Amino acid sequence: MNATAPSGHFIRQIIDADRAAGRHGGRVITRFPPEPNGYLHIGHAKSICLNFGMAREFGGRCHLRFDDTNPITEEAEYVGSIQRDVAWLGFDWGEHLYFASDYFDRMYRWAEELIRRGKAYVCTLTPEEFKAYRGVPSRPGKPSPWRDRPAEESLDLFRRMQAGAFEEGAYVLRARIDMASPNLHMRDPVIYRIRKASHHRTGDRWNVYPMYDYAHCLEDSIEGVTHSLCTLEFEVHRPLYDWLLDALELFHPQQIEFARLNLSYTVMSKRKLLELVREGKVAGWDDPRLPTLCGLRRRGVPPAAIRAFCDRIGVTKYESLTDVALLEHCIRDELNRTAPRRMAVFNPVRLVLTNVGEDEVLTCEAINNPEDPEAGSRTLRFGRDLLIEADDFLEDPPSKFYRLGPGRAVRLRYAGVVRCTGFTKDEAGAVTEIQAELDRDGSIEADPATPRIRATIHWVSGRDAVEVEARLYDRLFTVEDPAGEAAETEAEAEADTSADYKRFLNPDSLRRVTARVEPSVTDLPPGASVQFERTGYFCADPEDSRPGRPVFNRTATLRDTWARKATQK
RNA sequence: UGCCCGAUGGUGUAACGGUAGCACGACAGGUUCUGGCCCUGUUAGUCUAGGUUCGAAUCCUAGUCGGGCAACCA
Repeated sequence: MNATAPSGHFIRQIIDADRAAGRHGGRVITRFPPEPNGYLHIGHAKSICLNFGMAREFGGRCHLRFDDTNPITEEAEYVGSIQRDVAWLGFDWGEHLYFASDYFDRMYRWAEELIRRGKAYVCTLTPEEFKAYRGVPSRPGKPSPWRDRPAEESLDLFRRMQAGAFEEGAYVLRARIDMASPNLHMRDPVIYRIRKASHHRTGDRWNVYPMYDYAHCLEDSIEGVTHSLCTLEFEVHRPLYDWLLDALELFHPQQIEFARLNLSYTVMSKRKLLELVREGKVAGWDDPRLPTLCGLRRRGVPPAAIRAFCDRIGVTKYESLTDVALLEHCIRDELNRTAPRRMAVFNPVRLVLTNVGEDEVLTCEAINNPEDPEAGSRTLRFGRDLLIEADDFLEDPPSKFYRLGPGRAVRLRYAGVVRCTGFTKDEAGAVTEIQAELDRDGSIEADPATPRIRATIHWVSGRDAVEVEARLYDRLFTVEDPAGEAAETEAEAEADTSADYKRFLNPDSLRRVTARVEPSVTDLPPGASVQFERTGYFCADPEDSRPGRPVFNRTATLRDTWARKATQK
């Protein structure tokens, strides 16, 4: 191990090497360049963490830049939501908030310069002809008859395109590169097209708009971006990125591609997410079952958990499918440290402490978070009538079941030991009430006749418990790779055109239940996380909670080795 | 079909020509007033075939498999 030994993922290594070589004076400037035409999801979080992370790590900066070059799909509404999500994730772009549309004037002038240099021309081919001339990957394309149009003529046409003299589609501006290139993107790609739509920022000022390939490298260059990180599908665009910057002799950032994130049991494509929302398969973009950042936020996933997750998945050029269990682990890990504990009973059965008086009020101290001494404790009231989880009592328990059963003893969390003395059932055979004695002086626990106490169960006071709504969320799909599986089933080459992934929607992805909670739970503000002991992490829904009446979203269950064992056989 | 990219336990990743390691998961045990957390252990991997080398996950060649590219989207 020496100081120059490579370490970390390949992008960090590249940046390290660049700095060591003194490129850009050791400066690191990155950017996160979303198109404002949809909501951010956890796949974007990977990119955000990478870009902002590299900048922070190397003492540079990261820009937030809206890539708003297509007025017909982009809306101002998304600009706000994207900023909110990036900030929520914990990143700060400072003053460096940019819009591609702010560079339209410069881009336009560079386009004219390209024409003057004989490196671009206005083409009059129809879209159909354009396709035919471009050819297929295995065979070279044919030059457009307009390829050698004099610069003066192209210049004039281009200016009239912008002046609004032509209909959409009548003309395009193309870079003059190589119609025989095996890379289709180099076969005289379109760099400007006519669009008579109103832009969310520039209004009706422009009639021509730059294409991604033309615009993006210029945006990066203008901002002095040193490392332009993007996903793998842009790999074939890189030669064009480089060509344009060289043709205009501009500052030349380096484009580096990495694999996008795929997560099991969900879908990540903008199109599919939109479809689920539009068709009402979920309640909206912020449905807690969605991998959108607003969905995860509403579900109660802490931003720190997402950052930890993004740290652990790594950065490579290999297209993988990350197990959602890793995300869940990061969520539990964070919430275990930070979420206060409370008790809630979801499927109640009455527990009567026969040796406690009708009006007697007992109290006990409950620790708010065993992982965080600072969190302190609270006082719990209880009496003769309690509610416990129906699952915690078995009429005829197997030996490995440590909870309550006839004659058995368990510990009530913080309240003491109880021994079951009897139970009653209804006509249907369901247990309706359990009788037990509270070990008020330690004699029951000391009694050699009492079976060893191995379990602690949670409870709420029958008299004090408050009913709240809880939403139990589970994975949205029943299969690991709904998109892939659907495509395979349909024998579809075009996975993205398949609607069949909806076949794998989990019908039980949301269950609404009523929970009985200890009174202090109603004080939790919207958005607050809590662990209901032995059950899971929940979050007071930011939208539907009312003062004193929180609604809880289940963020994640607790690991439950008993449940796993029980279902195993 | 042409070009480009990739391939390490079930999953995600590390190694940069010199002992294949970490995390998640699964399994077993310990601990515990949460069958949580924590701790210990087990499981299991270099796509194939050649080549270079004292030595290859790593370099080379070929193949296999997977992905990308043929919007006036980004």
